[in-house]
Amino acid sequence: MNQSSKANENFFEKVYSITRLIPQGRVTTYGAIARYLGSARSARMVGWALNSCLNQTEWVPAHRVVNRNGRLTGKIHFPGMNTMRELLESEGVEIDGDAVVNFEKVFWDPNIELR
DNA sequence: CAGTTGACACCGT
DNA sequence: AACGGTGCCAACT
Repeated sequence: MNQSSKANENFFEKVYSITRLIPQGRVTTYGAIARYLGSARSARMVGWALNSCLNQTEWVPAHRVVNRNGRLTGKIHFPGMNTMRELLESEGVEIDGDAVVNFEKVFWDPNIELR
């Protein structure tokens, strides 16, 4: 584990940095982050990073990251099933069921915003 | 060390 | 429209 701690720190660090840069009330997608990292199709890695983010001491707004449909696929990983929704609504993001309302409007693309 | 898994995305059928 | 297979790359077992 320590062998690759250096490498994963680098990759994870990027994902965490971007995720933490997401403004309140906005959301982004795994694909967008993956693309910003240089690998458009490695959205899985972003998911993995966020999965490990629960292991991080610092808070990462993982609830602001959704899949390309704007659907809260990762909500199941939160302590409560409504935790992710509550957090987003608390930030001003409207949620319909398990999907973000006006997803395109609240979508925050790092490739554009951080360009 | 090799195989399997994974909070996704995209294409083909 | 729904389903399955493939790509991607790192972590986990």
